[in-house]
Amino acid sequence: MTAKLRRPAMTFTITQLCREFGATARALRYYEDQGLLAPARQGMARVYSYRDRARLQIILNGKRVGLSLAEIRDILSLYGQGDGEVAQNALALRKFRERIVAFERQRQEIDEAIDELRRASARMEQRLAEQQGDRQVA
Amino acid sequence: MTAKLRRPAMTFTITQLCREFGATARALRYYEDQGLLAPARQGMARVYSYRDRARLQIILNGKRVGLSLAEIRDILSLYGQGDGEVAQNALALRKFRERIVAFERQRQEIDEAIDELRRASARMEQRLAEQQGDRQVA
DNA sequence: TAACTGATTGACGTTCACGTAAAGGGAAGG
DNA sequence: CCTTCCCTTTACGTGAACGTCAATCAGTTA
Repeated sequence: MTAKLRRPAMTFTITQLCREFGATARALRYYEDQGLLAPARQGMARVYSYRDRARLQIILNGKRVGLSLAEIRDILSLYGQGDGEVAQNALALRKFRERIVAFERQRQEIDEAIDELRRASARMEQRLAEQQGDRQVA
Repeated sequence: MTAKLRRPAMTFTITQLCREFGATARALRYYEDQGLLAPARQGMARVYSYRDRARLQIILNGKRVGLSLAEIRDILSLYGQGDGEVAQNALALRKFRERIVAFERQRQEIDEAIDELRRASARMEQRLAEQQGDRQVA
């Protein structure tokens, strides 16, 4: 019966979360505008629960690995809705794999660009050497 | 004395260059706005020389390896100004090397993100397996 | 009561490389 | 003369994720 006190029913203000996660208030409000967060209100002020805090954690993790806010929203929309956990995990897994594929392609492109830059640099050095030679001769 | 005819003094219209390089007219005009090109005019119409064509080639190559239009403009501003060739090549070499460093860092970040996604995916699979197990049991 | 602190909303600004109308000029051909 | 075609300019729109005011409100402190 006292199980509801197992966790302190603590809440967070926007600046607390910002400091904790190194984000800005503008960002959190933007996530809310985009439907990724929906904190309670006390009058006008936002009141973030542990649940909101967990969602924010997911958002920031998602961003770090290159997910767009829209993708993160899709995942979060399944967060903690009865048996939605399975669906959420499955969706997250799909998104992760898509991201891996996209990243690998991007990496491939970068590698090609680097190769090309290396070749171009080598040519440049060659020409510079020749041009310097011309100067000496001239 | 006929040396000036060594190359046919041919010129190009904007759509010719677009077709040849697979660009759009809007893009070429934008490069001009940004000071990367300055074709001659015949009345209102732009007339591109071989020189302009060569510049365009440099622009597109630069873009392909990740240079910004501003950086390309810097390089082009030294293009064929008396002994500017040396300076141009030296500048291009610097830009190339900067780009290589930036790309390598970007590649590093991508690798880290991929690693993290792989670990997260593994955890997800694990949990999904457990959740499926729960279902069987229940 | 006034100032200060922390929060809110709304709305425009930013970056980059163009895309996309809208409205028109000018020459060639029928 | 009219159409067709190529070309022009001006100017606003796009996308992502916020930054940056500006004006306002609510509660606490001096």
